[in-house]
Amino acid sequence: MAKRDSGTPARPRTATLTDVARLAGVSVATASKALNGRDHVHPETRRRVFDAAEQLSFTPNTLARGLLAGRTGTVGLLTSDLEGRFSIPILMGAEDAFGAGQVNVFLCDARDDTIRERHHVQALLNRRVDGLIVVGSRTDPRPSLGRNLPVPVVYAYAPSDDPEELSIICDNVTAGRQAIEHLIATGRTRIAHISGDVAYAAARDRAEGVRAALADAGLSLVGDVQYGSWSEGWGRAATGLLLDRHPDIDAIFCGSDQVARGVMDSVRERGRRIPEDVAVMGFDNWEVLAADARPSLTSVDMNLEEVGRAAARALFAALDGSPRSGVESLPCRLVIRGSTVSLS
Amino acid sequence: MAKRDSGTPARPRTATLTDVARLAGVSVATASKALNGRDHVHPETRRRVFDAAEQLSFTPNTLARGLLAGRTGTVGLLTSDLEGRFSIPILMGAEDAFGAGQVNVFLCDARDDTIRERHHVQALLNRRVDGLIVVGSRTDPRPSLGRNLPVPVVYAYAPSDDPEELSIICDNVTAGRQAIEHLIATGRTRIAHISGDVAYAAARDRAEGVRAALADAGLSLVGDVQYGSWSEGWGRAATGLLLDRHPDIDAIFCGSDQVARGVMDSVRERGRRIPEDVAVMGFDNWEVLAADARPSLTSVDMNLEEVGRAAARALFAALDGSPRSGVESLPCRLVIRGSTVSLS
DNA sequence: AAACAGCCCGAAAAGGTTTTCGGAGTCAAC
DNA sequence: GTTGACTCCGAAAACCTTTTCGGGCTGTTT
Repeated sequence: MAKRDSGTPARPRTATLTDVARLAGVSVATASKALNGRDHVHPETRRRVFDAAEQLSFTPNTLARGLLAGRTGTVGLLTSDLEGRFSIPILMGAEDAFGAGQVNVFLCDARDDTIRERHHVQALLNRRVDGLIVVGSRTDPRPSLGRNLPVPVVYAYAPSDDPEELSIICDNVTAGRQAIEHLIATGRTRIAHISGDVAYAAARDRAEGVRAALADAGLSLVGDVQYGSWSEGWGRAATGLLLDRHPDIDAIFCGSDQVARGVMDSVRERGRRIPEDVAVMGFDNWEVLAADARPSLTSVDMNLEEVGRAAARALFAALDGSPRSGVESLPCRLVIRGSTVSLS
Repeated sequence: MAKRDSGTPARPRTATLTDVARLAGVSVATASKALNGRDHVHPETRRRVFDAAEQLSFTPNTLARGLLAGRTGTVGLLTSDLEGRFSIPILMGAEDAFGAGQVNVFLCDARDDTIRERHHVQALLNRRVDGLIVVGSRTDPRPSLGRNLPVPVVYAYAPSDDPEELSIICDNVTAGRQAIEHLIATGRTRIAHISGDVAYAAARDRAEGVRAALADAGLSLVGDVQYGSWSEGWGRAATGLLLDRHPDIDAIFCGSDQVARGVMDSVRERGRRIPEDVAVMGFDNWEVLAADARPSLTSVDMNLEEVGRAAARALFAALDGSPRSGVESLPCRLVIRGSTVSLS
């Protein structure tokens, strides 16, 4: 692969304000004022400056501007687990909310490693980010970055363990309640709950909502909460055990869509129809799994994009001098498909 | 939620080099030289400066440094489709390769919108990024950003339509070949191919490799390539048609793991055993789908993280004055599981 | 004619760092 | 005592933009 003899095309040096000023025949001060719409610039002069800027395709150096203003218009987005599918929508929501303004986002993945995280935080602070959003991989509280940072911080999805800081999370307890209320509304009374790893706060929180909703309706869970892993295989296994012991089950609420897919397979193999005999509900509303299931899977959507947007807005508010604190939880949303109600 | 009466804790002003110099009793010039390991600084002086820096927990302002050096140590990562699952691993690989150095990554999602993309590119250039990585959502060539940008650009996953630019992509043709060679190696001869949307270059490229490998082995495809959509539903539907017409099929290579899941369901429902009667192969090696299938699904992994890393390295090379050009394709990798060979 | 108001524009400083260049100081040699 | 070599340090410029402040100019009023 020889070097191209045409050579590297000379990269155009980007024009500076000085160049514009020279071309327009004014001082840099005037050029700056003209371009930024400041007062006391003659319309004719302003036009000349704009023409010059256009001609040189000038755009201001954000670094220099940030150095002077003390604000850079950048924020750091610190994730602990990028490949996990929860971070992404949050990240999209945040990027979206910022992108609408003039803010750009530094992305850092700490890989759930504290050392790496500290390293990244330091790097971000050196770059003088205006604020930080910390996205967790689980809903369990996570260690705070510390309260003495020079910029505001918002925690998303996973709350900080310091209650004086601001955290935006999903309301998993109410989500469990919503799911059960939906099942009850469709006439189910013998309801079981197959969840994931009990070590996850998300699993325990949802179970709490489940029990509360059942109690309110004068019902109780069929069997205990089946904790296991967040996998299809667990869903299949747990369903077998559960249906053997409680053949009269008419609804199963699952801790994730993966679990639900396993549950559906197992239910169908035992000759029960979904949703006529047994209703099945998932959690996460993971489109590829839920939409293409047979029948399509009713699920709970955590509105993660909204969590990201809310975190971004909260950071804006803090930057504007109205910091909030405490844990703010956002509601989840039911997505009803064919696995709980016959769609005809 | 009343404002806390403790008030916002005064954010510590970050120390500057001037502060360090003053505390150490030297000039800023000396302080800079001492901290950066330059020559001609007395060891004792250097120690004093380091002590002062430590005491003030000084870290240099990267903005100021970048303004001066002309290099900011930042790159822009432009994705067109963040929620699609292909961008993420690439992004992780790139972030990883950069993170090892001192480079930070600006993330921008253009949402497959040209206007938005131009906007983001401009914003990134204003921030004086040192380079750009453009990650596509499909393997089809995409419009170039233009060759007259002031910084080097590397395209990843989706190549640029300008062959003079550098693109790092996956070798989908060879991937199709690899898949078929594996099936043949396990003794299959009646092989079908159920793929996704024919509008995707990925689907057509893989089919090309499939045909080439079969031809080399003196075989030919059973039925035509079944193009459809990248969904489970299509996998189920296509399998039905195919098995009706060609009952002697002993292997099905699928265009994606989703399609493969549908295919597996359908094959099993027709009473055929996997892999004894029919081998099934997927594509993408999407863990959640492949690892938890019954049996676990043999698939092709596009090594997307490696694509990201390679793109990052290529950008480094370009920054160091050794730009490359043309399309460089990286090999895919077979991940063999239970759907093609009995694991006992 | 002098003073004054009002409008534009330019010089300069600021922001934090790095680098260049010259100067101050020490010591040895002639 | 003067020169020279050498070591260490500081002043200043550079990067690019924004903002403040003062000055020049025109036209009007006393």
